[in-house]
Amino acid sequence: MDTREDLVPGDTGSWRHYGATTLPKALAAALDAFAERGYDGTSIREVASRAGLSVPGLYHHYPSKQALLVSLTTTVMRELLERSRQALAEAGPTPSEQFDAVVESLLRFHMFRRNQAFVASTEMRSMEPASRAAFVALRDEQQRMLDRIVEEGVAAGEFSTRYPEDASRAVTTMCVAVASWYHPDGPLSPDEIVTRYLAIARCTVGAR
Amino acid sequence: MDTREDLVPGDTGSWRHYGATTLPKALAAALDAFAERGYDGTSIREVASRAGLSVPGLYHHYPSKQALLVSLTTTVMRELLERSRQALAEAGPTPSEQFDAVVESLLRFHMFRRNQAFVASTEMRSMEPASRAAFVALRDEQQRMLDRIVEEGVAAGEFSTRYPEDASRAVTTMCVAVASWYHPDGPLSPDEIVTRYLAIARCTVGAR
Amino acid sequence: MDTREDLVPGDTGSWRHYGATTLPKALAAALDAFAERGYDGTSIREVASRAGLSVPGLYHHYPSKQALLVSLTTTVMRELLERSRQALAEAGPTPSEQFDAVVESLLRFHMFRRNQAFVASTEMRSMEPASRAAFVALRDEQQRMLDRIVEEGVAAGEFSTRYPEDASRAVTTMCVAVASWYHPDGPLSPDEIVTRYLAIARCTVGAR
Amino acid sequence: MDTREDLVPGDTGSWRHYGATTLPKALAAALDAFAERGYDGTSIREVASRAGLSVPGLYHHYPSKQALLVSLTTTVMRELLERSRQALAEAGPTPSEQFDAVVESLLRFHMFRRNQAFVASTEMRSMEPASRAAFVALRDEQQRMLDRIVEEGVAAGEFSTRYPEDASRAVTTMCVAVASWYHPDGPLSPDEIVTRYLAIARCTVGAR
DNA sequence: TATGAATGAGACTTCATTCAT
DNA sequence: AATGAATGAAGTCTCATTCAT
Repeated sequence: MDTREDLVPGDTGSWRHYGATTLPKALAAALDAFAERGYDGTSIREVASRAGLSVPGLYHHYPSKQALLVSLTTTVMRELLERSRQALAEAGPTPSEQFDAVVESLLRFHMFRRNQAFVASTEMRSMEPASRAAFVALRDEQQRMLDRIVEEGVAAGEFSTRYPEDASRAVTTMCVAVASWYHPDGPLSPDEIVTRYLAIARCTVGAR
Repeated sequence: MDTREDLVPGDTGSWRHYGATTLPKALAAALDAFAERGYDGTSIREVASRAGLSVPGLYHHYPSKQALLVSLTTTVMRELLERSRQALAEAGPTPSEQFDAVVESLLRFHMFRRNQAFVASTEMRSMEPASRAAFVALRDEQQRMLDRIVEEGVAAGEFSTRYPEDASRAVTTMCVAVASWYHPDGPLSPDEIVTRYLAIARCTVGAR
Repeated sequence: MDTREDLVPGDTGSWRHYGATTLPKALAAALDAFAERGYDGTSIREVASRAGLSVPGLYHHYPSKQALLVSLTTTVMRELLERSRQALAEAGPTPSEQFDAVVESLLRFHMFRRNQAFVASTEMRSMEPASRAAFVALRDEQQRMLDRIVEEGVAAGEFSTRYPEDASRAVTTMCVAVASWYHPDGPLSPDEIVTRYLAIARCTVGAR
Repeated sequence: MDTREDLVPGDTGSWRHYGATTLPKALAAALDAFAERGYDGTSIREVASRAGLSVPGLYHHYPSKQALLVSLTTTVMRELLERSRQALAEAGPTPSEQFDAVVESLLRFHMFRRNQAFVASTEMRSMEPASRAAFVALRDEQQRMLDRIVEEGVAAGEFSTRYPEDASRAVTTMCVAVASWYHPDGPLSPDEIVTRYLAIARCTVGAR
């Protein structure tokens, strides 16, 4: 059920590293389908067929369509948070360094986990209340992590924005949006995208 | 088919003014439903019921569910473009002034037409190829309008961003995202949001 | 409501003459549609549209879809019977002469009223019981007219068939079937078809 | 897909033998319903109910209403052709013997497969183009088989008709029509009907 | 573990028909 | 005499889900 390589706490920089996702084939099939056609636009038969399973075969692994969505989306915010925390933990003490670390983490995640991230944010409304609440809570926590850094950066005179909370949200927004257009075969490498967006994000909060 | 008050070309500032939307009730019902539950998640019964019509009554006015979506989404980008063009036309000659005008236009539009804008961007994948292509073309044109301004701003030394195209997209992204959280009853007035996001957007491109 | 030129009793040979059908446009539209797609396969909208009427406009003239069918089919057998009777009345006294007259009448009718004849026989099952019964009664009467002639021909030694009733039905069948393939633009003229089928029909009952 | 007992090539006279049809119950239900009310007049619910299935249960076996029709009609002409070919193969060398064989085959088929034959010819217009074309091709082949025999019979001086092609079609027509009135509980046994119609058909082509 | 068969509910859409205007 | 608008019922088909095997 756990879909990612474990992040070893002591392993410096491991938050930057993304192996090939190793989702169980049923989840991988659901992910692709949901990303392409949306939750409501995807039938359980479509998922089963993409997974090379019969419909009851699929139900043997997951009790419902909703369970597939939940399985796909609950992990994803947890992983993002964990990676961001690790990035933060390894960053230097200044808000600028911390800002860079968390933004880079956001960016990489939305490139390497773009489908999961995209489906999770798109299909929030299709989640049952409990799962949605859990998801929202994690997402807010992630947002607050960046908010706090921006706030501290302003307090420390490192960032000059007059609207720290809005700027922080704007930064998150632009990082999240990467998931909706980034493609591994595109013209820009992940590293290049990180370079550019980091520069832009710093401007957004008025760094330096 | 035209759902908004006409923008009078000579009427200075009319791009800033948004009257109450006067969508036909069937379209209004579809819009609300699509915004809440998505295109695939909305049944034609739901739309009819919200519109106070029987199902065949709804079909009397619109020949298909897809037609409702198309009706809703084709107008919306056209209106945004028209307003942005008007804002640009009325703006002063400097890239900074033009940037402010177009960004403000984007912001206001995504607040006052938030549902239409939201549905259009969310349900692109549910549109039939022809409608989707038309929509994408208009959206790209809108994006290029801002791209050009940012580029000129950089050339003129008014903007300092090293990545004009990416910064321009980031600005659009943050403006568009307003549609997904803004609510008239929220704590911030549209004017206040314009003030804040304009400041942030200027920073993003490294204005002044 | 009466759809054919009147057959003047004293007008010799008028049973052979078919003017252009002068059905009211609604009936003409229904006839074409029923012939092409069948009664159940035709919608009232299709009929109205072919007739150049609005749907309520059509209902103003005919109270129901069934009424269109009834209007189309009740007249048709009546006309056939009338023409056959006239042909018979004008024929000479021998069974052979009478057989020829009635068969020719059947043939011409199924060429010049082919759509009506086709729809009437095809859509019997779509008629309400009363209309169907009336139609069947007339059809049986038409059949018995030929049966009697064949029987008399056999009694008179003019026909040699051992199965007069079956042969009579076979002759009717082949004449009726003409409606399903004859076309005015086809290679054979009505007169030529009459010549050929009359010869064949005579053989079928073993004439001479 | 094959719905009849196999015709064993070497089994003399097997073209005369018709066991009880063993259509899958869904097809049998569709056949009865189509025969009674026509394709367009039959709802899928009606078929399912006659078959003792729920509607989705029916769709589990056949993907569409059209598929039911196609399944019913494609086999039928193939079987007729096969039986006619076998009858022809077993017949003596003279056109008269061959004529008798093929006509008897036509007659028996339209008695023992009367519903299939009836539906196939009645619902040609309801078939999708591809299936219709296939059906027409087979039907034409069957017709040409008889045409050739009649032609040869005329050439050999065994038949005296002056219009071989038309007479051949007339014979086919009367045989096909048997399907629309024959009923196992009727007064005439199949053998008796064969006797009578064979005599009549011979007359029609002017045999001997 | 996997599957063919099944189903109640509901999807979109069209039907014949009516009625106020 | 004609029409725009409306509707209850029914059309074909697909949904997520279950169960015997």
